[in-house]
Amino acid sequence: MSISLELFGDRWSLLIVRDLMVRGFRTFKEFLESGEGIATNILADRLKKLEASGIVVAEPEKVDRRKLNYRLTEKGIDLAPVLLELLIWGARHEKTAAPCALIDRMEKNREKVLAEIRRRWRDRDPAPLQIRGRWVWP
Amino acid sequence: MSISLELFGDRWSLLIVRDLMVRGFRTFKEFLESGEGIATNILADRLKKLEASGIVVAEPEKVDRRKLNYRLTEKGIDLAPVLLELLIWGARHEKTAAPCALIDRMEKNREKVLAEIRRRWRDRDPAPLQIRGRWVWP
DNA sequence: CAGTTCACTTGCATAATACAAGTGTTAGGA
DNA sequence: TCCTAACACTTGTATTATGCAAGTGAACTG
Repeated sequence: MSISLELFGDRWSLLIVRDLMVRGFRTFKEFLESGEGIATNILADRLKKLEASGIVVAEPEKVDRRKLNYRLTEKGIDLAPVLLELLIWGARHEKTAAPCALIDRMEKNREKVLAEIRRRWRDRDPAPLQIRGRWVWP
Repeated sequence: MSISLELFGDRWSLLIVRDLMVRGFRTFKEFLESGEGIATNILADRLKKLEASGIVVAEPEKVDRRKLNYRLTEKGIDLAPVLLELLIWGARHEKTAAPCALIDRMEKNREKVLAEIRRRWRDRDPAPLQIRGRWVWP
């Protein structure tokens, strides 16, 4: 577990993974403008490290070759349960923007939520994650 | 979730929580000698922050008043699912010391493992976590 | 009462992070 | 073609966090 923490043991790595996983972010610019306020050099560094550890891959976009698309690997999408538990914990114990009713449903439908996250990843569905018509991870 | 990461977004906080949760550590000295190599000032700082955020409480020991016993609060023990998922992820994707067969069983008996962790916490059982007679989180 | 244990602090060197500005490549429009 | 803008970064520098060694004070131990 300490090996894992050397990887995500910082404020940004897991946020980037979350944005890839549930918000459908793919480009450098999207991460930058996510509102969390990460600096450009730190973002570049974290993406590089996530790529080096096989959690993320970068592929240039066909149409606009300025753009790089970042995507989660299978190793990356396997972090979904960790993020889900972290979300549930945060919703229970910290003041959070997430509506409680939604969290309740996510907790009760853990497996369904995880299955939906994996389906979106397999299908490369770019839309942000929704559950019963509501946005998740606000 | 970003609030949570401001809390554990570092290499040490979750390791301390893990040592409290499954290894039965309680004193400053035990954390220091856990083999991970944390510095005294950092350990003191992390314990202070974990206490300030209500994840840990410190109570002086009755018998030997030099000693402080750190214990998880309910908020702290609720991190068990996060740690469990992190352990499972690490075992699957990173070379780890944990035997695969044990991890398999933990994955299949998720709820039982979590129930056992909570029972140990309620009963203040000081022994390291065991599952079917084997040590967990090696 | 001397020595040891325990839980820290303090001082200082090094590393990580934040902020601002700049660079190179690609795209789109006149 | 030339000009401007978008994109994905670098680079430089200030600030903050971390790591290491040594030290402190209170409490126990012989």
